[in-house]
Formats: sequence, C-alpha cells, structure tokens
Amino acid sequence: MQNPVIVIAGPTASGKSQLAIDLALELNGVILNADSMQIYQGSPILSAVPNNEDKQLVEHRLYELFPNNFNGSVIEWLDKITTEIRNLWQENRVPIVAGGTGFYIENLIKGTTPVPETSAQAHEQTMALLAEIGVQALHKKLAEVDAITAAKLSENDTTRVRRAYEVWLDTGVPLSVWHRKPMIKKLPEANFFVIKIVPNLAELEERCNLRFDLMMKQGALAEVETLAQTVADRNLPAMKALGVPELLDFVDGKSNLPEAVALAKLHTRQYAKRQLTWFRNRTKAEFVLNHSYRTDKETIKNIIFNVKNYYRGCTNS
RNA sequence: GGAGGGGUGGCAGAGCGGUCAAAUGCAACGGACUGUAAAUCCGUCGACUUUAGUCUACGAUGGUUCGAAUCCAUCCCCCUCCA
Repeated sequence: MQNPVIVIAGPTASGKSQLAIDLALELNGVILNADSMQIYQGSPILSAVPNNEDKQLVEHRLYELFPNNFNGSVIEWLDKITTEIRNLWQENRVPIVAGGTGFYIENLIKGTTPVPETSAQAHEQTMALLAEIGVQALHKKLAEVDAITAAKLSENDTTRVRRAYEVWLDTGVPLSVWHRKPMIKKLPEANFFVIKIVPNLAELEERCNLRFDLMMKQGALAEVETLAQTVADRNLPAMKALGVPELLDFVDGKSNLPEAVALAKLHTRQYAKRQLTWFRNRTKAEFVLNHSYRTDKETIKNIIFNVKNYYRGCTNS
C-alpha cells in the first residue's frame, strides 16, 4: 500500500464512526476527524464525538481540537489533518478519515484555491460594512470590483458575498481571478479510497430522532448551558452545531423544551438531506454502501477486499 | 339557553366583489456550494397540459351579480364569554 487514505463520507447518524472503528481494527488504522463541529471542544454530546470506549478501541485524532471561541475554517483543519496523515504514513499506519463535512473532504482530496490568508482587519471591516449596509448593498459593491463573482452569487448569500468582498479588500485581487489559478493539493501523493454511505432518508430520519433523544439523556442541555455561559459570540462556528441554537433558545426562555427538541430534530433531518445531495452529486466513491452501517463482518470483509485490491492496483501502475 | 368570534391550499395565516390558483411564513421536494460549510443560498410547490390555456378549488347547499374566497339565506362544525 502506498500513501493510502481511506475516507468515509456519509450523512449524520449513518454509522460512519462505527464503520471507521471496524475498519481501523482490521487495517491498523487511526481515525481522523473530518467533521466541522467535532473539531471544537464545546459540544461533544451534540456533535456526537466518539466516546471513551470507542477511543480506547482505536486511536482517534483531531476531535475536540479547537477551543469554542476559535474562528476556524477548512484551512486550519487541512493543516492539521495533513500533518497527521503524513505522520501515520511514517508509522506505517492507515489514516481513516471519517466525517460528514463534504466541503472539508473535497478540499482534502481536490485541493484548495490559492488565496492567501485574509487579514483580521479586512474581516472586521467587511463585517462592519455588512452590518451597516446589508448583504444586498454589499453585493452591489462587490459587483463593482468583481463582477464575475457577484454574478454567480445570490445577493442574499451573506457568507459568500462577505468572503468575496473580504478577499478583494485584502488582496486587491478579485476572488474570481484567484479561482482561475490551479487548486493546491495539500497531499498530492495521497491515494484516496472513498467509501460513501448513502442510506435512504426515512431510515436516516429515524436514526437521527433516536439519537437526539439519547443525546438529551446524556446531558445535551447541560452542555448547551455551559456554552451559553462561556461563549459570548453566538456567531462563532462552535455555536452552530445542530441542537445548540435550538436549546439555546430554550435556555434563553425563548421557547419550551419540547419545541426546542422537535426543532433540533427537524434541522438534523434537513441537514442530513443536504449532506445526501452533496455526496450524491459531487463525491466520487470507490465503494458505496447504500444503507446505514452497523457492525457487520460481511460488509467489512467486502470493503477490506476492495481496499486491498485498490491499493495493489495503485502500486503496480 | 343568551352574546360574540371563526371555518382558506400539508400546517400556520393574509385576502373580504373583478388584477385570486389565492400574499407571507413553515413543512415537503429538487438543486447549488472554490477559507465561518451542522454554515449560506437558489428553484419548485392544486391537477392536466404547458410562451398560452383547460379543469377542480377558499366548511356544505342554495341565492344575489356580467362576475363571489369575498355579499345574502339555511345547515354543519369550532372557539370565547355570560347563564
């Protein structure tokens, strides 16, 4: 096997973590987190970070790495995971990347745009401008300096309009120009074997609901109360984990508990759908599992067989 | 029993004679996604056909009118208050 990276991509509650563990046990693997929420420390319960039992079975890395007030992005995660993967190759162990954040996985596999890191001032300035004039006006200003990007974006797309403007402000070069440059792969030497879990929605919905009830029993509410007290800025990524905003509303007295729980479940289901369309339409996989995973030797055997075959092919060619 | 308010598309909720297949929000379905991505955004959403159009729709039935979700009558159901 040469520079293998096994990637397990799938929606929430599809059994990724379990599959990762079962595979890691067979392949001398280490599990690396590819989930944008599990990377933060704030909500191990709500973001379904693997528990201690799982962590004792197999080594897990890149979970609960960043403090809650850290404003992270794909890049920080990419830096971390890149060095972890290289380390594992050195140790002759197999990196198993597991997570539901399609955007992160895509950046790992296909690379990132070579935009330099934007300055904090540019960010602050753009945020201030956004707050002052609103998205649509910012979109208009963007159109003056970067018509191509502006044309592609909805005038309501706060996140992307903000970023495009910020990039222009900081680098003096429109984002559309940056986008023309070739993507940069952090790990050009890696051979990815992607396993995609694609369960049907009804099945997934049930699992999401059951899992959320379990989270509540495990103390999700206390988790959110702590967040409420320790993190001032609720726009921080760590405050966006599913269930956090909903339970926060309850903590703030803006809703009641059953309502908050119902909403959190709804949003979880909607998120799962979004993930499903991401993976369906833009993630190529070497192996597709068309149902949720629970420990099952046949499936593991089958996957291992495919993995070994795949990497034999890679070294030969 | 008396007084009042109301029944609108999967839900909530506007509309109160024509420009209404019916605002808006939610849900649902599909899609996008190049540094906050568990984020953010877009499209569709009565049926059939589809630039246009046809039909069935606003509790039920009947009426007024060129024309009704909108006005009138009767009936059915719901809610609030008084008894």
